[in-house]
Amino acid sequence: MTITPNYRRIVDDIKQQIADGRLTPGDQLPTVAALCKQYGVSTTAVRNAMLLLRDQGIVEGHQGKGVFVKGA
Amino acid sequence: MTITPNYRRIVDDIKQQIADGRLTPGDQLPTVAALCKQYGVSTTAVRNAMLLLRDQGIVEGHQGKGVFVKGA
DNA sequence: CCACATTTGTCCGTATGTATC
DNA sequence: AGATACATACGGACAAATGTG
Repeated sequence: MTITPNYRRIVDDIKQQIADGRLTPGDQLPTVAALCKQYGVSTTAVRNAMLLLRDQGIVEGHQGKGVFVKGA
Repeated sequence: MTITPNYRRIVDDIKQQIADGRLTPGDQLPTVAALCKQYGVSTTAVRNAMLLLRDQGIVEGHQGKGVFVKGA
């Protein structure tokens, strides 16, 4: 069971980008469609990742605008 | 944001059942299919609820067995 | 104010893999 | 070998909010 699901890989990757400073509070993430292509996965995987990241208070999504890194 | 999505209603409801003592650590939750009928929603809503509850460490899912309330 | 495109949020159905019984 | 049940994944649909013209 050492396999890592796609949605968790995305979650971890975005968390890492924030930890590395490649993403800072207020930054906008790529659109869902862009992330699908970037990671080569379906909308569901990206959606699940966003669901967890939002639930953990790491990002904030706004309809019609995008997903943004939540400020501290 | 006065509306509450189905998956969050399920999350809150199960949390409430735990808080009320109607569900105690080790208890098995109804199957996904049963929860779908119980709440009148699709598998996706139930599965999203399980995704969040697992991520929050409230429940534990085991393939072939079921979903169980995690011990404190 | 209205129409339109963009983007996220939610939801539905289904298929496949894997673990348990 | 088969049934049960969760985990992951794919695809598509509609609503709501935003921005632009």
